[in-house]
Amino acid sequence: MTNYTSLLKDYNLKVTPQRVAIVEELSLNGHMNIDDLYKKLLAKFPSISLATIYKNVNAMIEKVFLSEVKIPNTKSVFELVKNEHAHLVCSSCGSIEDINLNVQSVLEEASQASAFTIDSTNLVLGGLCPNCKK
Amino acid sequence: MTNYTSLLKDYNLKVTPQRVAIVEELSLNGHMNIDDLYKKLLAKFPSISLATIYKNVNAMIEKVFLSEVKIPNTKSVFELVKNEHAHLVCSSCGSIEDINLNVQSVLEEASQASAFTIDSTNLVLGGLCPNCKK
DNA sequence: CTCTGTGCAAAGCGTTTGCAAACGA
DNA sequence: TCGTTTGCAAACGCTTTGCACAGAG
Repeated sequence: MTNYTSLLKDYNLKVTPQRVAIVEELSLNGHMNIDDLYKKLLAKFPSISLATIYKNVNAMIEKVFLSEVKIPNTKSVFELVKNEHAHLVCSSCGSIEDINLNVQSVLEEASQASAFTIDSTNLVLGGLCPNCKK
Repeated sequence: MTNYTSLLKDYNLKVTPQRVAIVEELSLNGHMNIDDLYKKLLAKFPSISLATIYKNVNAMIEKVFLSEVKIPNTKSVFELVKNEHAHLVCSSCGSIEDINLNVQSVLEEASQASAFTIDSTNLVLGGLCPNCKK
């Protein structure tokens, strides 16, 4: 079992029930947009406000604990920071999947082909998920 | 010299001076956000409105003539649709460069590793451009 | 001539901000 | 206790919409 409390502390974020719930939800669901988070947290905190979600998500992004994934034609989603990876997004149902393709080799190729020093990625691949193909 | 007029016609977009100017600017600059476009067009059409820019950009996206590139921590930029490619974005000065890394192999790898059928990409690599490294 | 595009002003939406009360350490 | 967070309401900024007039085909 993951200890969200100490995880928050590690990132110098004060522990509040709302924050724990955010981390918990993201940990369970992988990717969520602001509204997803809001709806989930409303169940636990009937009077929580959207502003609280925004403030916390932004604070967590600042601590490099969360990251925002920008996706064409949809709202951004947020996820706990982990290894570099790419995202598959279904253009039909909107489902999102992580994929561990060899990002490292892509980065090396890009570094060599350009004069940039690359340190971050936002890799989104769009298409149809297995379910929507049927 | 590129003929922007017939290019617009090819995409079933009525030819207006404003549209020609948008295509021209994008063609010259590669990537521009809405404000960049607005400022440039203001020079040619002192009474152009932001709404016109938005309407045209959206119309062109709908015709798959333009595409929007979503970039972390900044506004989206728009570009004329061309071959699949990745984008390098300087986190210091914001400059954007196209890079023709081997997207095809990435797509194949991703297709095999997942059950998705992939048909579009939004690949953004962040880092420092040669100028900002100094 | 007809239909579409333009420019303006207003409306709409998502996000941020200010503030008093509540809470965490 | 002191500083931070919460929740509410208001403010903000970007994008879209409605409408009358102008322009493209």
